Amino acid sequence: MQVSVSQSERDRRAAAAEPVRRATMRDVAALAGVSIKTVSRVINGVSTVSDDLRDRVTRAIAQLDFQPNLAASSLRRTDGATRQIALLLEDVANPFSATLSRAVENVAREHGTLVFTGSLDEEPQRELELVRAATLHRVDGIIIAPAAQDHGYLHREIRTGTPVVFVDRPPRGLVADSVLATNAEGAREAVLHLADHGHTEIAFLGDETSIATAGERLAGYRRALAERGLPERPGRVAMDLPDPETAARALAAMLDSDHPPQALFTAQNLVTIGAIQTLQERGLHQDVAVVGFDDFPMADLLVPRVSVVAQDVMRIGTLAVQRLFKRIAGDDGPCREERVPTTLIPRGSGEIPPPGR
Amino acid sequence: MQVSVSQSERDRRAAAAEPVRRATMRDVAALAGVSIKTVSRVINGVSTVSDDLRDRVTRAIAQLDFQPNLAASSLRRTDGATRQIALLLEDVANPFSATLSRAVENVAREHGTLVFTGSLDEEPQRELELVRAATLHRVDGIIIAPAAQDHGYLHREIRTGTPVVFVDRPPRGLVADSVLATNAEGAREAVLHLADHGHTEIAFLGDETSIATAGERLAGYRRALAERGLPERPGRVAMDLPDPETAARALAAMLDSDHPPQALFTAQNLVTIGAIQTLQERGLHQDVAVVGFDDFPMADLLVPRVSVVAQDVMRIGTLAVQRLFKRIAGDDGPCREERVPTTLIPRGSGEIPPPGR
DNA sequence: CTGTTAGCGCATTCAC
DNA sequence: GTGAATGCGCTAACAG
Repeated sequence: MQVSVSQSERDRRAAAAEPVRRATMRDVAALAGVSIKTVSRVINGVSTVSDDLRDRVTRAIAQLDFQPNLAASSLRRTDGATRQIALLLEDVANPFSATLSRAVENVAREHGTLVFTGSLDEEPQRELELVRAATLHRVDGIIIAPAAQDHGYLHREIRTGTPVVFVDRPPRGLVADSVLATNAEGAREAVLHLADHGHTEIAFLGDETSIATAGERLAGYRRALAERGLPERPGRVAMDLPDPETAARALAAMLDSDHPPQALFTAQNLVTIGAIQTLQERGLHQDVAVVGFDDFPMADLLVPRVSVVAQDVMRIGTLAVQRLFKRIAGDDGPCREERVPTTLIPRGSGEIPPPGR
Repeated sequence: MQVSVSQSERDRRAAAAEPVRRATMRDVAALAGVSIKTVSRVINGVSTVSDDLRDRVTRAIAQLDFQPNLAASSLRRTDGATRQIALLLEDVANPFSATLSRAVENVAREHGTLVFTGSLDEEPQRELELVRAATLHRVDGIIIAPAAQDHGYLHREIRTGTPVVFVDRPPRGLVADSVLATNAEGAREAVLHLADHGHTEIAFLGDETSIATAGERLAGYRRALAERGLPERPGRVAMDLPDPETAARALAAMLDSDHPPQALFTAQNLVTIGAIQTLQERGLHQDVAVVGFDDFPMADLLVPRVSVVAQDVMRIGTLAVQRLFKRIAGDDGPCREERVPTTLIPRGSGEIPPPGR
């Protein structure tokens, strides 16, 4: 008790004490008895400094605990690099975004660069705000999984020297680098997989129509049906399911219809989860086949284990940052769209046969 | 094809074009025919500007698409605020960290502040590097879920005006604000819950001993055993399980021992998952009771549904940022440790009775 | 090899 | 109300 109080008291005083002024290059120069420019040389690792001076400067830096002000440095520097990039995602809390974030951080770290992350929540307005905030901070580049429908406004940022790379979703109204999953191919593979297990009544459950990836996955679904000569029945496609609850209800409605599906392709993570909820509630989880797009933790602990078309999220993120850093380094080659292939992972739910087989 | 090529070509030229110089206040002042200071006043919303001049400046800003350089601004500004904070977490890709990140972002947004995120991976060295990077960028404050054992080195940062708030784990060798879960109480409640369902053979599976939260949870486990007059049998406590695989193996070893446990308290997310894997593999998931610390997505889709002691992660994050912004605003009151209560969520796995009841 | 001068983009005195 | 001069912390271009 005594100890605790005294610690608090000590701390209060420490906090109350006027913040100690940070040492500047001038302070270091004065202490080392050299010019400020020599300090700058030592810090930036310029070799043309005598061992003696370098030594004095190094000691002064240590003694004053001098930490160069990066913002001031980049203000003066010719390239103007701030060593910070922005990463704008759907929602940093969802696993897909969080994994992308980690991939970007890993590469940024090698470049001595910090990463700003921000969530767009599918709100175009939020995208504009965050891009603006990023440019006010003069980030060296932006990676974005966009929410907006038109990205023409980014042309200006790119022209003023802030490269932009798109992840997960392609740019619209703008030519820019992008790294995307093979959405149509992955969806096609999933649906063919279900068809090859004998299913003819395969439903599609997907998220917001406005999202480009959702459209690509729907196209893949349709192509697979066509390839197998299966008709697309009315009411078999449910779109605009933003969360598990909506998805669960949409599936419930389908199951209550005259021709309930025997198999599901769920085109997005949360949709998959919602669908599984409904199947479990109705005791149908061993009867209705499911393949989901995008893997998720726990998928192989559920009963049945959930078959998915997995995206290589780390690879998508890594390719995107690498591309961004190439642009930052001055690469002005033509813009590229890179596609990262998906992988079908059969675990059980996708291999459930149709009734009567 | 033709179109695609021509688009690429157009873009290549756009990118190759020398980056357009960004407009500065001087440009705006010249175009508006006022002094640079008047522009500054308009931008900072100082009221003592005539309507006429304000109008001319506003138009010039729009015409030139002027975006003030925040870094330059904060360099000169008295308070030196950069409107960026750092958030250092265990791993931005794990759900706990990702949720914290989102909570911090939400509040930071209200303060017009951007958030740097970084992953420490339980490496003290990485913590030092990231804190240093943050101070080089002169962030306004730091929120940290620390990996290091001693945080005395942060005293210097705090004294030079960079407030630090700890989340999830308390500071050591330093007095600082912190926001933590009620780890011991939560663990105690979980173990009492198992005991009250008739269990006497309750095992503890936890992560790295070096992590303070792990110790608190172990203490809660022991207190609960003591309260119910249950002995702590040797071999019933497994610590230092950093990932699901290690946890799975540790549980397997316990189950193979002479006196296998009837119930498990798994003190961390990944440990819970590993334990469930082993139980499923052995077909024991309906026989061995499990309560996990920290909720996870899918917990209520597993069979049996997983009972947990849930942390209010959003609340922990929100309290931490709010505290940080108070410090940034100049609050120099004594440091506080806030504890956020946990909630026991019975879902099934924790209510499995012991054999023979 | 080293130091001096200038100025990045902006906010702060303090005049007018 | 408005503007001129000064400098935040640092690097660039020169000179020596």
